Amino acid sequence: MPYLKKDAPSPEPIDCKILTAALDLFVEKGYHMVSIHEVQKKADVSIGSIYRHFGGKEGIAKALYIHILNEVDELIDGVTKEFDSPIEQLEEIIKQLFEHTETHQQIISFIFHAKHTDFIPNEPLMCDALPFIKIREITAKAIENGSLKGTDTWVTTALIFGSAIRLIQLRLDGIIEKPLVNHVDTLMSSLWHGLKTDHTFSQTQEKLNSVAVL
Amino acid sequence: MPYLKKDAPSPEPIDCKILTAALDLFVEKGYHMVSIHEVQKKADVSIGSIYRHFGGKEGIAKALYIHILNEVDELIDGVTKEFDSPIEQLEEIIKQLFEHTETHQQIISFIFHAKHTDFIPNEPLMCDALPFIKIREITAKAIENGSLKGTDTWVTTALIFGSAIRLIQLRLDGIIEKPLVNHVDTLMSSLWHGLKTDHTFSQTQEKLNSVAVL
DNA sequence: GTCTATATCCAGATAGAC
DNA sequence: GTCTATCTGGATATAGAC
Repeated sequence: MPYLKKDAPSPEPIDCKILTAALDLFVEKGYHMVSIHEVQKKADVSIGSIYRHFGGKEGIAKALYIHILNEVDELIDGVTKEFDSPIEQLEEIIKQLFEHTETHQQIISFIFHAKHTDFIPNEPLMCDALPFIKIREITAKAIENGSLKGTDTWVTTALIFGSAIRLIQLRLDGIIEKPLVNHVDTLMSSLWHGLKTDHTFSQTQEKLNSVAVL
Repeated sequence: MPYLKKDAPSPEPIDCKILTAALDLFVEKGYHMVSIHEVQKKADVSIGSIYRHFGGKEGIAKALYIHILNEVDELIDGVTKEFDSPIEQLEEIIKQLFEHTETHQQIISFIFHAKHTDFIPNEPLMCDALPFIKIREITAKAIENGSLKGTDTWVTTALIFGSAIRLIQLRLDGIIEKPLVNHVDTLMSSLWHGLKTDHTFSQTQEKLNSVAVL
């Protein structure tokens, strides 16, 4: 998940400058507290350019939103290619999100700490966007193949990612002081303890050579 | 948790009218998309009155915020009086929040589905408000008396309420179709399965006459 | 395509009568 | 304490030169 394609050959660096500036400002002050002039100033371009490229403030937000969802999508795809079992995939996704919370704060903040419907109406809810559909499909597979309990994919996914996202938010707010990597084991152990089927769970436990639970 | 004190003898019904109208509009359109004139119109009072009582739009939001936090605080107090063990208290708080998601949608939405820092800056984060401090104190007690695993109160509380809040949000968005009461058992069972100490957990299981887990 | 200068609009806030 | 009429600032958006 490169940071706004800065690693890419960037055929159109102007868009990137504007999007980067906007992301910074939106995250810092909130979309509605940022004027288009501020973006213009920070990106060091003219108002005219912004309107030419994005058609206005909402256009910037929309482009940013789509762009960042693409980055997340790439993250998901990377993980699913690297790991085979749905459980491992879910775990790795959370781990990588935790890492990105440290290294790509702005992006994570924009995704998990903003209320998009407040400034991009008429856009489908974020949980209906491609990467999040893919996440639920992974959960569904885990339920199907009998490694996770549960019947409702939405609910099970909410149980897993609700905790993770809340931790991310607390970390972004500076309330959790250490990087979330320090808490990933606690999180995953309680999650799997509560959600894995007994069969799968005891398998994992054996693998870990841990003492039996009961 | 009476709905904006409508049950109370209401010595000053005007404030209530304004706050109720504002709550409706803020939840529906988002704070920044609501003009003070809309509130004025919906509450059927004059601009002057609003400025007299609240000093402006942000004043309304602040008053609403404080008012609603008070309601939540009363909910917490009610629960702690009714139940003795921290575990039961946490469970009951979640149950009541789920019920309120159906019966007091606006209030729950305002608390759990808005980004307050976007419109009430300089206010301490919501998780530092009294009712949420109390919730963490309950968690802390549960850890102390050995019924919950975990060392960090923030993290354990995030694990518990992260999932619950995510479910609430999905319900408010209409994505989860049935009232959350239908999912409360699933939630609590995975949570406690993952977070209760083995000792406490097996005790509960015995009480429930359920078959042994392993 | 990029820029500056300008137009338009409307939200937030105030003044002052009643 | 409540109201209406009014002011003002600033944000979005446009026009038109380069």
